[in-house]
Amino acid sequence: MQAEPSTRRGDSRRRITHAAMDLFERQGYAATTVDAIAEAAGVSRRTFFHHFASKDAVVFPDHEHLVERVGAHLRAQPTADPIDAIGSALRLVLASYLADPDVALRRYQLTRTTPELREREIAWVQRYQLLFSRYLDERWSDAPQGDLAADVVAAGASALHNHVLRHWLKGGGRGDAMADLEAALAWWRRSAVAEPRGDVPRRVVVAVFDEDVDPAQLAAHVREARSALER
Amino acid sequence: MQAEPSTRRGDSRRRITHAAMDLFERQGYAATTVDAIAEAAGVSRRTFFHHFASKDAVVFPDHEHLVERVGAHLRAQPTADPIDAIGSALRLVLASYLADPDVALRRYQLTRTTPELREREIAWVQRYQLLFSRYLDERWSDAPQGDLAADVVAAGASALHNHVLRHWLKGGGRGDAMADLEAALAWWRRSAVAEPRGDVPRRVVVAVFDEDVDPAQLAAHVREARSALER
DNA sequence: TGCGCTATTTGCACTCAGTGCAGGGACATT
DNA sequence: AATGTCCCTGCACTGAGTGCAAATAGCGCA
Repeated sequence: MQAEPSTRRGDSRRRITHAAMDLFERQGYAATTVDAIAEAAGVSRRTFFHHFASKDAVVFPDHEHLVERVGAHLRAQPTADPIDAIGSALRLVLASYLADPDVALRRYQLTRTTPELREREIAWVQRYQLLFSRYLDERWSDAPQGDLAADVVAAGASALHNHVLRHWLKGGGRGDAMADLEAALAWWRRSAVAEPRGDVPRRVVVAVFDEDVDPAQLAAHVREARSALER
Repeated sequence: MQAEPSTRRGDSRRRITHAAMDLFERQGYAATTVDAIAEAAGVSRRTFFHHFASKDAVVFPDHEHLVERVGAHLRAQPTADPIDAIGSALRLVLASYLADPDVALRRYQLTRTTPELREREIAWVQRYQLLFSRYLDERWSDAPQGDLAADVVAAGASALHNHVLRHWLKGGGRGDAMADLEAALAWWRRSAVAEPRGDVPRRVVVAVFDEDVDPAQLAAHVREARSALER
């Protein structure tokens, strides 16, 4: 029973994902059986399981690929500033969502209402987080508490990305998510980021000047001292 | 077929968890059927599903309870310093693991080797993180970027706890995990914590004193200024 | 001791996800 | 036309999870 003989070559996978999303949205995830998906896609039940390992895998068809891309992206930056590298990885992930807003939004509606899918998505998030954590751990391997910092910062990065993404999804895909990400990253760098600093506390700077110091000169000194502090 | 009539009242649940863990460890999770667990526990298959919603739920029998306790713990601290409140919540969670090292270690071995259980555990972690996030969001509701900070800090807190716990578990339950947690929290406060500060940058303090100021008095001034800065 | 009341337990029948195996058909290459 | 290679299919099977109705055990109470 195939409506369209068409190119029955290779597009099974796409047909399955489309049919599945349609049925999930119309009837709900739990109420949709794999048999129903297969029939709607004009494909045998067994073929479904050739393309997807499980019923819920059909909702996240390209996450595996994206995880690999992110991993490669990080591996390509062995010397960059670690936080910058993470930031650019987050841009990569967000961009891949923004590239297909429809899919992202439909998937969001689905995961939002189906606990089972929600869990699956969280598992994916964990995969990204693990990439970040391992990357940072390697970069900070000689810093005191570097392994702890790697975990904490990686988790923060994931949360930051998901916060921006969720905000965008809640807004129905309107708004500039990438700009929001930039703002969030800027905030993060300023106040939330934890490069492992061991036991060095926040510094209090005491500067002593002549009482009648030239204000411009004073400013120059402060500027210089600050740039020295930054490194 | 019951070996021991004993008190067949109410201890079914305990018997099931014990039998399940035994079988999981001996044969592996996937190779153990619910029927086998039920039989080993001297209980019908249907009874298993009366006590546990799914096969994997038997591995995390008391997480639901702990989540509730943590939630109540946070709700009881509506005015404390938010980071302190989170810290004490983490202590609560860790303590509950440390209270039964055997169970914790066996579960760790299991989740470490069974992806399915791993996913389930991650879902639980997410539950705690959500509690933290909601708590912080409420506490920082009027701060700029407070919602973002809540998510990022909550994720960091979770990661911090899991880092300490995992370290302890990897060490076979030896070592003082609670002391490690304190150390990690101390580090966190110093270098990783992000109370939402909006656009306020790191402060550089310029203090001016008479050239011949009494060092003790200078120190007193610095102390005073610092404590003013802290709030 | 016997009588209900309630909560736990059980049996049965059923749906559906997921797997292993063996084969069938389309397509390209030679 | 023969051949090899994918992709797809049918079939039979295991095992998780559910709904329903009945059985049973403990317990308070007369």
